[in-house]
Amino acid sequence: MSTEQVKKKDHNGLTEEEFLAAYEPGDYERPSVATDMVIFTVTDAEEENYRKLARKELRILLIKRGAHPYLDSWALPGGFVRPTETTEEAAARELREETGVDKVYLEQLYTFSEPGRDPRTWVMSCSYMALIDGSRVHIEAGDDAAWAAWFQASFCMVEQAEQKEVWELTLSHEETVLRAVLEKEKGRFFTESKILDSGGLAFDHARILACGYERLRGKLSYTDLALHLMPEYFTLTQLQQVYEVVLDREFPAAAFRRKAAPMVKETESYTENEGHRPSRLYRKNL
Amino acid sequence: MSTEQVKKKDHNGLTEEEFLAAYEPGDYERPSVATDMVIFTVTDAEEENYRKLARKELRILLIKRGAHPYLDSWALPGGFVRPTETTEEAAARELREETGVDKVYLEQLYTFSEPGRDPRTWVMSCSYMALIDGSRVHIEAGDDAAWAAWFQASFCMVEQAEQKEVWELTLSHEETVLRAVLEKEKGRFFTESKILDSGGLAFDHARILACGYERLRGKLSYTDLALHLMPEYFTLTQLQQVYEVVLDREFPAAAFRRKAAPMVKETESYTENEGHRPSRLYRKNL
DNA sequence: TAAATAGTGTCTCTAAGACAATATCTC
DNA sequence: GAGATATTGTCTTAGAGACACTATTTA
Repeated sequence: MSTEQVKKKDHNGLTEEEFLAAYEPGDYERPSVATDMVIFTVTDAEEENYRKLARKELRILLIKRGAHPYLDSWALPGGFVRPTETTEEAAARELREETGVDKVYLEQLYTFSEPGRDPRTWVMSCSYMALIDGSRVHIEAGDDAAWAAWFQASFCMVEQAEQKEVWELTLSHEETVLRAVLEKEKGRFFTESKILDSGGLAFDHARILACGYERLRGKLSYTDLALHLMPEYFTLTQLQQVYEVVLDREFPAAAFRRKAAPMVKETESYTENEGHRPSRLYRKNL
Repeated sequence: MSTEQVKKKDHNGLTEEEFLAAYEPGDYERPSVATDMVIFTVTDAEEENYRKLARKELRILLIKRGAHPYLDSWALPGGFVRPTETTEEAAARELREETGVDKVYLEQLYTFSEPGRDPRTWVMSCSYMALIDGSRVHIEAGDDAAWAAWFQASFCMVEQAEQKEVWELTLSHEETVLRAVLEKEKGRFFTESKILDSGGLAFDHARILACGYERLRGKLSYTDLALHLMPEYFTLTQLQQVYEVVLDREFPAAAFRRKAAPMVKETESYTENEGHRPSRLYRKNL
């Protein structure tokens, strides 16, 4: 505000300075605001069939709740936002606390505000998507997280009618399999989806997950986003595998390489001892 | 939550039901949450040069503030969210109050949460973009809006360095011209931009406007979004003009028609008395 | 008939997908 | 050499832009 503004007087004859000095927050209700995070990473599947390439798996971090509500359910990592930080800073802080990693790609997804989405009280969730490269994945025990685990994720349409689609989100970790089902109006987004079956996920986290998945898939095709899932050095085939596991479809190698060329920098290093022809290593060209 | 969940006891020996019955909202601070809206419409420029086609103008609704802070500055329409509604419902309600229109395209943009963005107290803004077709534009006097006006908008890059861009947002209505300047890191989004000059806009509304403009432009090319700016019946040239005024560039008519074909339905009506060959009217094919 | 826009046909160019051919490592 | 992946070249096809040509109305 300019100094000229500060001198102006309102209908009570107050300048802006006077108004602010006298300002009392009203007694209308305020929501709690939390951040919830969909943290994606891509890891190699175990499989060690001498000479075959490792398959890739898309994984999402979930936390087993140690308190009511949704005691013992799996939930997205998150926490409440403090008055001295932005929602993004809160997300970065939680991410650091929960995974120990820092300086990762973080993008705001959507703010969920359905009254009643938290049975305790009025809580909005400003959700974020984080992308971590598999080599940095180390879980640290969080404060109110009894357990944390990287669930392998898949997300696909299982039914398609005239004006609606039904999607299934499957998350699995060892013996645990969570299967959520969402209904989405045709042409709209998962931000407006309806949870048909939460699959055991806490709160409306199935929607948030779907929203993150949709954003990641949507942006992968026309941005550099996939690079944030890659380690420092990687082969073009590995990059292609990341695209394939996220988008759940295959790409012709020749065309993929042409498209990927501008987003990477060639190095003079090659993979070694792979049981087949070595592959050139590339770096991100961000 | 399943019945099985409800029976589980936490470390205090409480079931979920007991926990919720005893729940007391903590005394940590909560933010106020407002919605602010970037309402776009496209109108004809006055100009009545017998037989020439009307130029199109992109317009955004601004409200002149009648109270501190930012008394007499122009601001986006908006208001506080109530505990019984979603942020989207709040936006729809404000939109109805401010413009009298209902059932318009509404899309959440971004939640701005910079501490200090509102000098009064801790206020987050969950921003929305609304698209209204020009034929529905009628302004009703809002409650705390001294004035409301549709400002003609333009938004363009004025400087481009290695890692940053400077953009200028110009809003004009009759004698009033607001010129905001924003700095954007290369490859990032206007959600993270820095306001170099607010141009007289209240709060961080220049950022919100930039964010809305960016979203509209981004989505226009690969979605049906433009249709929400069109009246019931329109010509393909009018649709093309909407694309051109939003994206600030021209399209070759032949290619545009090929691309637009799948999103419209042909009718048997034509324009009349235009001083040149009549044009077929189309309807939205949503 | 002049002014102006409406609408279409076609050529070129680019980028994506298909597909085949060749290269190069380890066991 | 067999098995496996790496990498490139080229053909085809779809879509965007360029551009020219025709159509149709009103003052």
